[in-house]
Amino acid sequence: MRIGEIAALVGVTPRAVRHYHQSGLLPEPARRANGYREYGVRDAVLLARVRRLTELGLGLDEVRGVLADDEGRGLVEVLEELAEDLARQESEIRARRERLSALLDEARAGRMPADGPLSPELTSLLAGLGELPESPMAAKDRQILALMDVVVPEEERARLMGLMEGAAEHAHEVYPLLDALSGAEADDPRVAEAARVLAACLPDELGVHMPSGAPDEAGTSLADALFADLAPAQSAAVHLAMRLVRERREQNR
Amino acid sequence: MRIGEIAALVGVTPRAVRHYHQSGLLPEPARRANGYREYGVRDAVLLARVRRLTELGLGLDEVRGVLADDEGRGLVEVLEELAEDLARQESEIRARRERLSALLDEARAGRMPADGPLSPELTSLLAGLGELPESPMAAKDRQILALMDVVVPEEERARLMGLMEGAAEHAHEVYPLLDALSGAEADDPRVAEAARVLAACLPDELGVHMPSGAPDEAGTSLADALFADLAPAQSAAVHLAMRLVRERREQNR
DNA sequence: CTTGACCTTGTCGCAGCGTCAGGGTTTCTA
DNA sequence: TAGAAACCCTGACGCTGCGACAAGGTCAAG
Repeated sequence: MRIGEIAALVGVTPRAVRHYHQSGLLPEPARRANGYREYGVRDAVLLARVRRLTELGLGLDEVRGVLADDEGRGLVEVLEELAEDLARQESEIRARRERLSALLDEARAGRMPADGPLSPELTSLLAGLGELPESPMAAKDRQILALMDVVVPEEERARLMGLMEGAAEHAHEVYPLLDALSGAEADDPRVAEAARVLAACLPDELGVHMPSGAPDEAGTSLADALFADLAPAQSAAVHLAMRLVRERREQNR
Repeated sequence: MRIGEIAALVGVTPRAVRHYHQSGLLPEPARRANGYREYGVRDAVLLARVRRLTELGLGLDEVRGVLADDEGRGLVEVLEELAEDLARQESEIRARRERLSALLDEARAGRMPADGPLSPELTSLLAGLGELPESPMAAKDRQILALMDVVVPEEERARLMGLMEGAAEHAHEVYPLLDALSGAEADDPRVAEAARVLAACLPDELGVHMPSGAPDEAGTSLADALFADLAPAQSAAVHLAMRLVRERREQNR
Protein backbone atom coordinates (compact mmCIF):
# COMPACT_ATOMS: atom_id res chain seq x y z
CA MET A 1 0.00 0.00 0.00
CA ARG A 2 1.07 3.60 -0.53
CA ILE A 3 0.70 6.22 2.13
CA GLY A 4 -2.61 7.56 0.90
CA GLU A 5 -4.11 4.10 0.87
CA ILE A 6 -3.09 3.12 4.35
CA ALA A 7 -4.12 6.53 5.64
CA ALA A 8 -7.58 6.31 4.08
CA LEU A 9 -7.87 2.75 5.31
CA VAL A 10 -7.28 3.66 8.90
CA GLY A 11 -8.99 7.01 8.68
CA VAL A 12 -6.19 9.52 9.07
CA THR A 13 -4.45 11.87 6.66
CA PRO A 14 -1.17 11.09 4.95
CA ARG A 15 0.27 14.08 6.76
CA ALA A 16 -0.57 12.50 10.08
CA VAL A 17 1.12 9.27 9.08
CA ARG A 18 4.28 11.10 8.11
CA HIS A 19 4.06 12.99 11.36
CA TYR A 20 3.91 9.70 13.23
CA HIS A 21 7.00 8.57 11.39
CA GLN A 22 8.86 11.72 12.30
CA SER A 23 7.95 11.48 15.92
CA GLY A 24 9.03 7.89 16.08
CA LEU A 25 5.55 6.59 16.73
CA LEU A 26 5.46 4.47 13.64
CA PRO A 27 8.53 2.94 11.97
CA GLU A 28 9.39 4.09 8.49
CA PRO A 29 8.45 1.30 6.08
CA ALA A 30 10.59 0.18 3.18
CA ARG A 31 10.61 2.32 0.07
CA ARG A 32 9.81 1.40 -3.47
CA ALA A 33 12.27 2.12 -6.25
CA ASN A 34 10.66 5.51 -6.83
CA GLY A 35 11.01 6.55 -3.23
CA TYR A 36 7.39 5.95 -2.27
CA ARG A 37 6.80 4.37 1.11
CA GLU A 38 5.42 0.84 0.82
CA TYR A 39 3.21 -0.21 3.70
CA GLY A 40 2.34 -3.73 4.76
CA VAL A 41 -0.16 -5.29 7.08
CA ARG A 42 2.03 -4.82 10.16
CA ASP A 43 2.14 -1.09 9.51
CA ALA A 44 -1.60 -0.94 9.14
CA VAL A 45 -2.10 -2.85 12.37
CA LEU A 46 0.24 -0.53 14.20
CA LEU A 47 -1.34 2.56 12.70
CA ALA A 48 -4.76 1.29 13.69
CA ARG A 49 -3.58 0.91 17.26
CA VAL A 50 -2.25 4.43 17.21
CA ARG A 51 -5.51 5.74 15.88
CA ARG A 52 -7.59 3.95 18.49
CA LEU A 53 -5.43 5.40 21.22
CA THR A 54 -5.39 8.95 19.91
CA GLU A 55 -9.13 8.74 19.41
CA LEU A 56 -9.43 8.08 23.11
CA GLY A 57 -7.65 11.34 23.69
CA LEU A 58 -4.13 10.20 24.47
CA GLY A 59 -1.31 12.47 23.49
CA LEU A 60 1.23 11.18 21.03
CA ASP A 61 3.91 10.71 23.66
CA GLU A 62 1.52 8.77 25.83
CA VAL A 63 0.72 6.59 22.84
CA ARG A 64 4.41 6.06 22.34
CA GLY A 65 4.74 5.05 25.95
CA VAL A 66 1.85 2.63 25.75
CA LEU A 67 3.20 1.06 22.57
CA ALA A 68 6.63 0.79 24.14
CA ASP A 69 5.78 -1.44 27.07
CA ASP A 70 4.13 -4.54 25.72
CA GLU A 71 2.45 -5.11 29.06
CA GLY A 72 -1.06 -3.70 29.19
CA ARG A 73 -0.43 -2.50 32.71
CA GLY A 74 0.94 0.90 31.72
CA LEU A 75 -2.03 1.34 29.48
CA VAL A 76 -4.46 1.00 32.32
CA GLU A 77 -2.62 3.61 34.32
CA VAL A 78 -2.63 6.01 31.42
CA LEU A 79 -6.29 5.43 30.82
CA GLU A 80 -7.12 6.07 34.44
CA GLU A 81 -5.14 9.26 34.40
CA LEU A 82 -6.90 10.25 31.23
CA ALA A 83 -10.27 9.52 32.77
CA GLU A 84 -9.51 11.84 35.66
CA ASP A 85 -8.40 14.47 33.24
CA LEU A 86 -11.55 14.20 31.21
CA ALA A 87 -13.69 14.35 34.31
CA ARG A 88 -11.97 17.56 35.31
CA GLN A 89 -12.36 19.02 31.85
CA GLU A 90 -16.00 18.12 31.73
CA SER A 91 -16.83 19.77 35.00
CA GLU A 92 -14.91 22.86 33.93
CA ILE A 93 -16.80 23.03 30.71
CA ARG A 94 -20.11 22.49 32.41
CA ALA A 95 -19.35 25.28 34.87
CA ARG A 96 -18.55 27.62 32.02
CA ARG A 97 -21.66 26.57 30.21
CA GLU A 98 -23.77 27.40 33.21
CA ARG A 99 -22.14 30.77 33.62
CA LEU A 100 -22.68 31.38 29.96
CA SER A 101 -26.33 30.52 29.92
CA ALA A 102 -26.91 32.69 32.97
CA LEU A 103 -25.18 35.54 31.21
CA LEU A 104 -27.15 35.00 28.05
CA ASP A 105 -30.37 35.02 30.02
CA GLU A 106 -29.33 38.31 31.58
CA ALA A 107 -28.37 39.73 28.24
CA ARG A 108 -31.60 38.73 26.57
CA ALA A 109 -33.55 40.00 29.55
CA GLY A 110 -32.62 43.43 28.31
CA ARG A 111 -29.66 44.80 30.18
CA MET A 112 -26.16 43.82 29.34
CA PRO A 113 -23.62 45.91 31.21
CA ALA A 114 -21.51 47.65 28.61
CA ASP A 115 -18.39 46.73 30.57
CA GLY A 116 -18.89 43.09 29.78
CA PRO A 117 -20.23 40.20 31.77
CA LEU A 118 -19.98 40.53 35.53
CA SER A 119 -20.40 38.21 38.45
CA PRO A 120 -23.97 37.44 39.50
CA GLU A 121 -23.44 39.27 42.78
CA LEU A 122 -22.34 42.48 41.15
CA THR A 123 -24.97 42.17 38.50
CA SER A 124 -27.71 42.09 41.08
CA LEU A 125 -26.14 44.97 42.96
CA LEU A 126 -26.08 47.09 39.85
CA ALA A 127 -29.59 46.04 38.97
CA GLY A 128 -30.82 47.13 42.38
CA LEU A 129 -29.00 50.41 41.98
CA GLY A 130 -31.10 51.24 38.99
CA GLU A 131 -30.57 53.93 36.45
CA LEU A 132 -28.41 56.73 37.69
CA PRO A 133 -28.46 60.15 36.08
CA GLU A 134 -25.71 61.08 33.70
CA SER A 135 -22.71 61.30 36.00
CA PRO A 136 -19.01 60.95 35.23
CA MET A 137 -18.33 59.87 38.77
CA ALA A 138 -20.99 57.21 38.64
CA ALA A 139 -19.54 55.87 35.43
CA LYS A 140 -16.10 55.72 36.95
CA ASP A 141 -17.48 54.05 40.00
CA ARG A 142 -19.16 51.36 38.00
CA GLN A 143 -15.92 50.65 36.20
CA ILE A 144 -14.16 50.35 39.51
CA LEU A 145 -16.82 48.01 40.77
CA ALA A 146 -16.30 45.93 37.66
CA LEU A 147 -12.61 45.88 38.47
CA MET A 148 -13.28 44.84 42.04
CA ASP A 149 -15.43 42.09 40.69
CA VAL A 150 -12.32 40.51 39.26
CA VAL A 151 -9.99 41.51 42.08
CA VAL A 152 -12.01 40.19 44.96
CA PRO A 153 -11.96 36.40 45.27
CA GLU A 154 -15.24 34.60 44.95
CA GLU A 155 -15.75 33.83 48.63
CA GLU A 156 -15.36 37.48 49.66
CA ARG A 157 -17.55 38.81 46.95
CA ALA A 158 -20.92 38.30 48.54
CA ARG A 159 -19.84 39.95 51.77
CA LEU A 160 -18.35 42.94 50.01
CA MET A 161 -21.38 43.40 47.86
CA GLY A 162 -23.46 43.27 50.97
CA LEU A 163 -21.51 46.20 52.31
CA MET A 164 -22.06 48.11 49.13
CA GLU A 165 -25.76 47.43 49.20
CA GLY A 166 -26.34 50.03 51.86
CA ALA A 167 -24.20 52.60 50.15
CA ALA A 168 -26.04 52.20 46.89
CA GLU A 169 -29.21 53.76 48.26
CA HIS A 170 -27.51 57.07 48.83
CA ALA A 171 -25.62 57.05 45.57
CA HIS A 172 -27.80 59.70 44.00
CA GLU A 173 -26.88 62.13 46.79
CA VAL A 174 -23.14 61.54 46.63
CA TYR A 175 -22.38 61.50 42.96
CA PRO A 176 -23.50 65.06 42.21
CA LEU A 177 -21.37 66.40 45.02
CA LEU A 178 -18.31 64.58 43.73
CA ASP A 179 -19.04 65.50 40.15
CA ALA A 180 -19.09 69.11 41.15
CA LEU A 181 -15.53 68.79 42.39
CA SER A 182 -14.18 67.51 39.11
CA GLY A 183 -12.38 70.72 38.24
CA ALA A 184 -11.70 71.96 41.74
CA GLU A 185 -8.51 72.15 43.75
CA ALA A 186 -7.89 70.17 46.91
CA ASP A 187 -8.65 73.13 49.19
CA ASP A 188 -12.07 73.72 47.71
CA PRO A 189 -14.63 74.51 50.45
CA ARG A 190 -17.10 71.96 49.08
CA VAL A 191 -14.72 69.10 49.84
CA ALA A 192 -15.74 68.84 53.49
CA GLU A 193 -19.43 68.58 52.69
CA ALA A 194 -18.90 65.96 50.02
CA ALA A 195 -16.74 63.92 52.39
CA ARG A 196 -19.35 64.15 55.13
CA VAL A 197 -22.14 62.86 52.89
CA LEU A 198 -19.94 60.16 51.42
CA ALA A 199 -18.83 58.98 54.86
CA ALA A 200 -22.41 58.97 56.05
CA CYS A 201 -23.45 56.34 53.55
CA LEU A 202 -20.43 54.05 53.89
CA PRO A 203 -20.58 51.26 56.46
CA ASP A 204 -18.09 51.13 59.33
CA GLU A 205 -16.61 47.83 58.24
CA LEU A 206 -15.29 49.32 55.05
CA GLY A 207 -12.55 51.14 56.94
CA VAL A 208 -11.00 47.86 57.94
CA HIS A 209 -9.76 47.32 54.44
CA MET A 210 -7.70 49.42 52.16
CA PRO A 211 -9.38 52.62 51.09
CA SER A 212 -10.65 50.81 48.05
CA GLY A 213 -12.08 47.89 49.93
CA ALA A 214 -9.70 45.37 48.40
CA PRO A 215 -7.84 43.26 50.93
CA ASP A 216 -4.80 42.39 48.87
CA GLU A 217 -1.09 43.03 48.98
CA ALA A 218 -1.00 45.25 45.96
CA GLY A 219 -3.58 47.38 47.73
CA THR A 220 -1.40 50.39 48.28
CA SER A 221 -0.36 50.86 44.70
CA LEU A 222 -3.90 50.20 43.58
CA ALA A 223 -5.07 52.83 46.04
CA ASP A 224 -2.47 55.24 44.71
CA ALA A 225 -3.66 54.62 41.21
CA LEU A 226 -7.28 55.06 42.21
CA PHE A 227 -6.59 58.41 43.80
CA ALA A 228 -4.38 59.48 40.94
CA ASP A 229 -7.34 58.84 38.71
CA LEU A 230 -9.44 61.44 40.50
CA ALA A 231 -9.36 65.23 40.41
CA PRO A 232 -7.48 66.76 43.34
CA ALA A 233 -10.58 67.86 45.17
CA GLN A 234 -12.29 64.53 44.61
CA SER A 235 -9.28 62.72 45.90
CA ALA A 236 -9.20 64.96 48.95
CA ALA A 237 -12.87 64.36 49.59
CA VAL A 238 -12.52 60.60 49.42
CA HIS A 239 -9.44 60.70 51.63
CA LEU A 240 -11.30 62.76 54.15
CA ALA A 241 -14.33 60.51 54.00
CA MET A 242 -12.17 57.49 54.71
CA ARG A 243 -10.73 59.23 57.73
CA LEU A 244 -14.20 60.07 58.94
CA VAL A 245 -15.28 56.46 58.59
CA ARG A 246 -12.24 55.26 60.50
CA GLU A 247 -12.83 57.74 63.28
CA ARG A 248 -16.49 56.79 63.48
CA ARG A 249 -15.56 53.16 63.71
CA GLU A 250 -13.16 53.89 66.58
CA GLN A 251 -15.92 55.68 68.46
CA ASN A 252 -18.51 52.98 67.88
CA ARG A 253 -16.18 50.36 69.30
CA MET B 1 1.26 50.29 39.32
CA ARG B 2 3.97 48.19 37.76
CA ILE B 3 3.22 45.19 35.59
CA GLY B 4 3.54 42.63 38.35
CA GLU B 5 1.13 44.55 40.52
CA ILE B 6 -1.58 44.95 37.97
CA ALA B 7 -1.15 41.35 36.90
CA ALA B 8 -1.48 40.03 40.44
CA LEU B 9 -4.40 42.34 41.00
CA VAL B 10 -6.37 40.98 38.09
CA GLY B 11 -5.11 37.46 38.47
CA VAL B 12 -2.96 36.92 35.40
CA THR B 13 0.78 36.68 34.87
CA PRO B 14 2.95 39.58 33.75
CA ARG B 15 3.79 37.55 30.70
CA ALA B 16 0.13 37.41 29.77
CA VAL B 17 -0.17 41.17 30.13
CA ARG B 18 2.78 41.73 27.83
CA HIS B 19 1.27 39.23 25.45
CA TYR B 20 -1.93 41.23 25.40
CA HIS B 21 0.08 44.35 24.62
CA GLN B 22 1.82 42.63 21.75
CA SER B 23 -1.38 41.34 20.28
CA GLY B 24 -2.99 44.72 20.51
CA LEU B 25 -5.56 43.66 23.04
CA LEU B 26 -4.41 46.11 25.65
CA PRO B 27 -2.75 49.47 24.88
CA GLU B 28 0.80 49.97 26.02
CA PRO B 29 0.75 52.28 29.00
CA ALA B 30 3.19 55.13 29.56
CA ARG B 31 6.66 54.28 30.78
CA ARG B 32 8.51 55.51 33.81
CA ALA B 33 11.96 57.02 33.48
CA ASN B 34 13.53 53.62 33.98
CA GLY B 35 11.52 52.04 31.21
CA TYR B 36 9.05 50.26 33.47
CA ARG B 37 5.45 50.28 32.34
CA GLU B 38 3.26 52.37 34.57
CA TYR B 39 -0.36 51.22 34.77
CA GLY B 40 -3.37 53.22 35.85
CA VAL B 41 -6.93 52.46 36.74
CA ARG B 42 -8.11 52.48 33.17
CA ASP B 43 -5.61 49.77 32.31
CA ALA B 44 -6.73 47.68 35.24
CA VAL B 45 -10.37 48.05 34.23
CA LEU B 46 -9.56 47.03 30.70
CA LEU B 47 -7.43 44.12 31.80
CA ALA B 48 -10.19 42.96 34.08
CA ARG B 49 -12.61 42.96 31.17
CA VAL B 50 -10.17 40.94 29.14
CA ARG B 51 -9.77 38.46 31.93
CA ARG B 52 -13.49 38.02 32.42
CA LEU B 53 -13.89 37.33 28.74
CA THR B 54 -11.01 34.91 28.43
CA GLU B 55 -12.23 33.12 31.53
CA LEU B 56 -15.46 32.48 29.71
CA GLY B 57 -13.44 30.74 27.07
CA LEU B 58 -13.25 33.36 24.35
CA GLY B 59 -10.19 33.39 22.16
CA LEU B 60 -8.07 36.50 22.20
CA ASP B 61 -9.21 37.63 18.79
CA GLU B 62 -12.81 37.26 19.82
CA VAL B 63 -12.04 39.32 22.88
CA ARG B 64 -10.50 41.93 20.63
CA GLY B 65 -13.62 41.92 18.52
CA VAL B 66 -15.87 42.30 21.51
CA LEU B 67 -13.81 45.14 22.92
CA ALA B 68 -13.78 46.85 19.55
CA ASP B 69 -17.50 47.33 19.07
CA ASP B 70 -18.79 49.23 22.05
CA GLU B 71 -22.24 47.81 21.43
CA GLY B 72 -22.97 44.75 23.50
CA ARG B 73 -24.70 43.21 20.53
CA GLY B 74 -21.64 41.53 19.09
CA LEU B 75 -20.89 40.15 22.49
CA VAL B 76 -24.16 38.28 22.65
CA GLU B 77 -23.53 36.71 19.28
CA VAL B 78 -20.07 35.59 20.32
CA LEU B 79 -21.39 34.18 23.55
CA GLU B 80 -24.07 32.22 21.77
CA GLU B 81 -21.55 30.80 19.37
CA LEU B 82 -19.34 29.92 22.29
CA ALA B 83 -22.21 28.23 24.07
CA GLU B 84 -22.80 26.00 21.06
CA ASP B 85 -19.14 25.22 20.93
CA LEU B 86 -19.03 24.27 24.56
CA ALA B 87 -22.08 22.08 24.21
CA ARG B 88 -20.39 20.22 21.41
CA GLN B 89 -17.19 19.84 23.38
CA GLU B 90 -19.03 18.59 26.40
CA SER B 91 -20.86 15.89 24.53
CA GLU B 92 -17.63 14.83 22.88
CA ILE B 93 -15.91 14.58 26.18
CA ARG B 94 -18.75 12.70 27.73
CA ALA B 95 -18.73 10.21 24.88
CA ARG B 96 -15.04 9.62 25.34
CA ARG B 97 -15.49 9.29 29.05
CA GLU B 98 -18.10 6.62 28.58
CA ARG B 99 -15.89 4.70 26.19
CA LEU B 100 -13.08 5.04 28.65
CA SER B 101 -14.97 3.77 31.63
CA ALA B 102 -16.25 0.83 29.62
CA LEU B 103 -12.70 0.03 28.63
CA LEU B 104 -11.46 0.35 32.17
CA ASP B 105 -14.17 -1.99 33.37
CA GLU B 106 -13.10 -4.49 30.77
CA ALA B 107 -9.48 -4.09 31.69
CA ARG B 108 -10.09 -4.50 35.38
CA ALA B 109 -12.35 -7.46 34.70
CA GLY B 110 -9.19 -9.30 33.82
CA ARG B 111 -8.60 -9.34 30.12
CA MET B 112 -7.11 -6.43 28.28
CA PRO B 113 -6.36 -7.30 24.67
CA ALA B 114 -2.66 -6.76 24.21
CA ASP B 115 -3.35 -4.96 20.95
CA GLY B 116 -4.97 -2.12 22.78
CA PRO B 117 -8.55 -1.17 23.35
CA LEU B 118 -11.02 -2.43 20.80
CA SER B 119 -14.62 -1.74 19.95
CA PRO B 120 -17.21 -3.37 22.19
CA GLU B 121 -18.38 -5.53 19.31
CA LEU B 122 -14.98 -6.97 18.62
CA THR B 123 -14.24 -7.31 22.28
CA SER B 124 -17.25 -9.52 22.80
CA LEU B 125 -16.43 -11.52 19.71
CA LEU B 126 -12.94 -12.22 20.98
CA ALA B 127 -14.23 -13.00 24.43
CA GLY B 128 -16.63 -15.57 23.01
CA LEU B 129 -13.80 -17.05 21.00
CA GLY B 130 -11.98 -17.86 24.20
CA GLU B 131 -8.40 -18.94 24.61
CA LEU B 132 -6.91 -20.38 21.49
CA PRO B 133 -3.87 -22.59 21.61
CA GLU B 134 -0.53 -21.13 20.72
CA SER B 135 -0.93 -20.40 17.04
CA PRO B 136 0.87 -17.92 14.82
CA MET B 137 -2.05 -17.83 12.45
CA ALA B 138 -4.46 -17.09 15.23
CA ALA B 139 -2.27 -14.25 16.44
CA LYS B 140 -2.11 -12.79 12.96
CA ASP B 141 -5.83 -13.16 12.59
CA ARG B 142 -6.50 -11.29 15.80
CA GLN B 143 -4.31 -8.47 14.63
CA ILE B 144 -6.19 -8.31 11.38
CA LEU B 145 -9.47 -8.28 13.24
CA ALA B 146 -8.14 -5.38 15.30
CA LEU B 147 -7.28 -3.64 12.06
CA MET B 148 -10.74 -4.29 10.68
CA ASP B 149 -12.13 -2.83 13.83
CA VAL B 150 -10.73 0.51 12.79
CA VAL B 151 -11.32 0.09 9.07
CA VAL B 152 -14.96 -0.83 9.19
CA PRO B 153 -17.28 2.07 9.97
CA GLU B 154 -19.34 1.82 13.09
CA GLU B 155 -22.66 1.02 11.45
CA GLU B 156 -21.20 -1.97 9.56
CA ARG B 157 -19.34 -3.35 12.51
CA ALA B 158 -22.14 -5.24 14.19
CA ARG B 159 -23.14 -6.99 10.97
CA LEU B 160 -19.60 -7.99 10.15
CA MET B 161 -18.98 -9.28 13.62
CA GLY B 162 -22.16 -11.27 13.33
CA LEU B 163 -20.74 -12.97 10.25
CA MET B 164 -17.58 -13.76 12.12
CA GLU B 165 -19.46 -15.21 15.00
CA GLY B 166 -20.21 -18.41 13.15
CA ALA B 167 -16.68 -18.78 11.89
CA ALA B 168 -15.23 -18.38 15.35
CA GLU B 169 -16.62 -21.71 16.49
CA HIS B 170 -14.54 -23.63 14.01
CA ALA B 171 -11.38 -21.60 14.57
CA HIS B 172 -9.65 -24.36 16.44
CA GLU B 173 -9.98 -26.66 13.43
CA VAL B 174 -8.72 -24.18 10.88
CA TYR B 175 -5.75 -22.57 12.54
CA PRO B 176 -3.68 -25.75 12.91
CA LEU B 177 -4.14 -26.55 9.26
CA LEU B 178 -3.01 -23.10 8.22
CA ASP B 179 -0.16 -23.09 10.69
CA ALA B 180 1.09 -26.30 9.17
CA LEU B 181 1.39 -24.52 5.84
CA SER B 182 3.61 -21.75 7.15
CA GLY B 183 6.74 -23.09 5.47
CA ALA B 184 5.14 -24.80 2.53
CA GLU B 185 4.99 -23.90 -1.13
CA ALA B 186 1.85 -23.00 -2.97
CA ASP B 187 1.53 -26.44 -4.59
CA ASP B 188 1.58 -28.28 -1.28
CA PRO B 189 -0.98 -31.10 -1.23
CA ARG B 190 -2.40 -29.96 2.15
CA VAL B 191 -3.60 -26.69 0.64
CA ALA B 192 -6.79 -28.17 -0.72
CA GLU B 193 -7.80 -29.69 2.60
CA ALA B 194 -7.10 -26.45 4.50
CA ALA B 195 -9.11 -24.44 1.98
CA ARG B 196 -12.03 -26.85 2.24
CA VAL B 197 -12.18 -26.62 6.02
CA LEU B 198 -11.74 -22.89 5.95
CA ALA B 199 -14.48 -22.43 3.38
CA ALA B 200 -16.76 -24.68 5.35
CA CYS B 201 -16.80 -22.38 8.31
CA LEU B 202 -17.12 -19.11 6.45
CA PRO B 203 -20.61 -17.80 5.73
CA ASP B 204 -21.79 -17.26 2.20
CA GLU B 205 -22.24 -13.55 2.60
CA LEU B 206 -18.55 -13.02 3.12
CA GLY B 207 -17.84 -13.61 -0.53
CA VAL B 208 -19.77 -10.54 -1.46
CA HIS B 209 -17.02 -8.33 -0.14
CA MET B 210 -13.36 -8.15 -0.86
CA PRO B 211 -11.47 -11.25 0.22
CA SER B 212 -10.74 -9.48 3.48
CA GLY B 213 -14.31 -8.53 4.19
CA ALA B 214 -13.64 -4.82 4.00
CA PRO B 215 -15.96 -2.92 1.68
CA ASP B 216 -13.75 0.06 0.89
CA GLU B 217 -12.04 1.51 -2.16
CA ALA B 218 -8.52 0.72 -1.05
CA GLY B 219 -9.67 -2.87 -0.75
CA THR B 220 -7.55 -4.27 -3.50
CA SER B 221 -4.25 -2.97 -2.22
CA LEU B 222 -5.19 -3.99 1.29
CA ALA B 223 -5.99 -7.45 -0.02
CA ASP B 224 -2.67 -7.59 -1.81
CA ALA B 225 -0.93 -6.65 1.39
CA LEU B 226 -2.84 -9.23 3.35
CA PHE B 227 -1.90 -12.00 1.00
CA ALA B 228 1.67 -10.81 0.80
CA ASP B 229 1.79 -11.19 4.54
CA LEU B 230 1.08 -14.91 4.34
CA ALA B 231 3.25 -17.80 3.34
CA PRO B 232 2.72 -18.96 -0.25
CA ALA B 233 0.77 -22.05 0.69
CA GLN B 234 -1.35 -20.15 3.19
CA SER B 235 -2.09 -17.52 0.61
CA ALA B 236 -3.04 -20.21 -1.87
CA ALA B 237 -5.31 -21.87 0.67
CA VAL B 238 -7.13 -18.66 1.48
CA HIS B 239 -7.49 -17.80 -2.19
CA LEU B 240 -8.90 -21.19 -2.87
CA ALA B 241 -11.24 -20.97 0.09
CA MET B 242 -12.59 -17.68 -1.14
CA ARG B 243 -13.26 -19.22 -4.51
CA LEU B 244 -15.06 -22.13 -2.87
CA VAL B 245 -17.22 -19.75 -0.89
CA ARG B 246 -18.10 -17.77 -3.99
CA GLU B 247 -19.00 -20.93 -5.88
CA ARG B 248 -21.10 -22.17 -2.99
CA ARG B 249 -22.92 -18.88 -2.86
CA GLU B 250 -23.71 -19.11 -6.59
CA GLN B 251 -25.16 -22.56 -6.12
CA ASN B 252 -27.25 -21.63 -3.12
CA ARG B 253 -28.83 -18.82 -5.01
C1' DC C 1 1.75 14.47 -24.66
C1' DT C 2 -0.62 16.39 -21.36
C1' DT C 3 -3.43 16.42 -17.40
C1' DG C 4 -4.51 15.17 -12.86
C1' DA C 5 -3.81 12.53 -8.93
C1' DC C 6 -0.53 10.84 -6.41
C1' DC C 7 4.18 10.87 -3.95
C1' DT C 8 8.68 13.29 -1.87
C1' DT C 9 11.14 16.67 1.52
C1' DG C 10 11.00 20.95 4.00
C1' DT C 11 9.11 24.87 6.19
C1' DC C 12 5.84 27.96 8.39
C1' DG C 13 1.66 28.58 11.15
C1' DC C 14 -1.83 27.98 14.97
C1' DA C 15 -3.26 29.57 20.68
C1' DG C 16 -1.75 31.33 24.65
C1' DC C 17 1.21 31.96 26.88
C1' DG C 18 5.70 29.33 29.85
C1' DT C 19 10.37 29.56 30.10
C1' DC C 20 14.81 30.62 29.52
C1' DA C 21 18.69 34.13 28.32
C1' DG C 22 20.97 38.23 29.11
C1' DG C 23 20.68 42.31 30.73
C1' DG C 24 19.17 46.70 34.17
C1' DT C 25 16.68 48.70 38.74
C1' DT C 26 15.03 48.98 43.14
C1' DT C 27 14.88 47.63 47.74
C1' DC C 28 15.69 45.09 51.72
C1' DT C 29 19.11 43.36 54.67
C1' DA C 30 23.63 42.22 57.05
C1' DT D 1 27.64 50.25 52.08
C1' DA D 2 27.74 46.19 49.62
C1' DG D 3 25.31 42.24 48.23
C1' DA D 4 21.39 39.50 47.48
C1' DA D 5 16.52 39.08 46.39
C1' DA D 6 12.99 40.53 43.77
C1' DC D 7 11.48 43.18 40.32
C1' DC D 8 11.58 45.05 35.42
C1' DC D 9 13.05 45.02 30.14
C1' DT D 10 13.37 42.76 25.22
C1' DG D 11 13.79 38.80 22.39
C1' DA D 12 13.47 34.19 21.19
C1' DC D 13 12.23 29.35 21.39
C1' DG D 14 8.89 25.63 22.94
C1' DC D 15 4.63 23.21 23.27
C1' DT D 16 0.31 19.90 20.40
C1' DG D 17 -0.93 17.74 16.34
C1' DC D 18 -1.04 18.24 12.61
C1' DG D 19 -2.88 21.83 8.10
C1' DA D 20 -1.19 24.32 4.39
C1' DC D 21 1.82 25.75 1.46
C1' DA D 22 6.11 25.28 -1.88
C1' DA D 23 8.72 23.13 -5.31
C1' DG D 24 9.44 19.47 -7.14
C1' DG D 25 9.18 13.87 -9.01
C1' DT D 26 6.03 9.69 -10.67
C1' DC D 27 2.45 7.31 -12.64
C1' DA D 28 -2.05 6.06 -15.07
C1' DA D 29 -5.40 7.57 -18.29
C1' DG D 30 -7.28 10.28 -22.04
